[in-house]
Amino acid sequence: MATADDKDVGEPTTEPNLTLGQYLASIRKDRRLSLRAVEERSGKQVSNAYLSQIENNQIQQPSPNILNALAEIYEISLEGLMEKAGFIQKSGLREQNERHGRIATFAEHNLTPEEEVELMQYLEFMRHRKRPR
Amino acid sequence: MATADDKDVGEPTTEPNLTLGQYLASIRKDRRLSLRAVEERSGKQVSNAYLSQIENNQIQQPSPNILNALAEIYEISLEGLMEKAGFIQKSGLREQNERHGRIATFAEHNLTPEEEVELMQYLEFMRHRKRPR
DNA sequence: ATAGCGTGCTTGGTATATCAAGCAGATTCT
DNA sequence: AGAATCTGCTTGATATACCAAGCACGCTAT
Repeated sequence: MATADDKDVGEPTTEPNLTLGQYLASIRKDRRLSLRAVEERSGKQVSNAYLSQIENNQIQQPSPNILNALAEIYEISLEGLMEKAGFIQKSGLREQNERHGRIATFAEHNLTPEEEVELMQYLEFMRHRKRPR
Repeated sequence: MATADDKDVGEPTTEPNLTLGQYLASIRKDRRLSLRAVEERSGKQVSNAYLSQIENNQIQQPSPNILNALAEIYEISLEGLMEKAGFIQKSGLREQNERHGRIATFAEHNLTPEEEVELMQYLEFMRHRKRPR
């Protein structure tokens, strides 16, 4: 069914593919970490309650401290998070895209935001189904 | 003394032992701007009242938004301010690395080849199903 | 079944960033 | 002399980041 979105922040930044919350949630699931596991790893710097709020877009701008902790735990770039959090408004620059994991990203597929979200959900479903070790 | 010789006031890397507030105040005075002038130039993004508090160290961590505004007005580096404000400048990637994360960064999701194939198929299915125009 | 644990989530409360409005002193008019 | 306009500063009020504690729903496994 076409469930568009049940909770939309409606924050008119530009055209973000994923919201900060969606992005963070998707990565946490990819890393197979629970909210409390992240809280743990952050040394209590990020509470599970707060992380939940962030992922559900109930927090507009988590502080760089928080973002930094998450970036380290997930091993992703802080700059990207800052950008998604709306801190730095960068001028449009070309993307170089030098991926390390050389698996073909979906970058060439020109995903619409909706498609991206849907794919993400499907990935989650997929992995849940398969009962990884 | 009329004019303290105009040395090179243009933002060294890191002045030794100035607090964020002292540092900001010294630079503002160097630029000969009043609190309200800064407020003005920032487009009201930074109120004179708030700037005063910052300069008197009554604010512990002004948000990056504020710091960014000030950095632009004073023409100093944002990173330096962030550092002085106590935001961690982790030993990460060097600066100057341009942004990536344009489209759905599935690159961060550690897809196995099988997962990638399956996702790809699902994407195709998705688009086949909807196919807008 | 029921006890236990792990999951995400909600919520009341606290701390703090941020500003509008005002205040007193110093200049500079007129 | 005031009047007008600066200056930096204080403060009460509001918004919101952030968390401790708890809740409800799964799961296994007795």
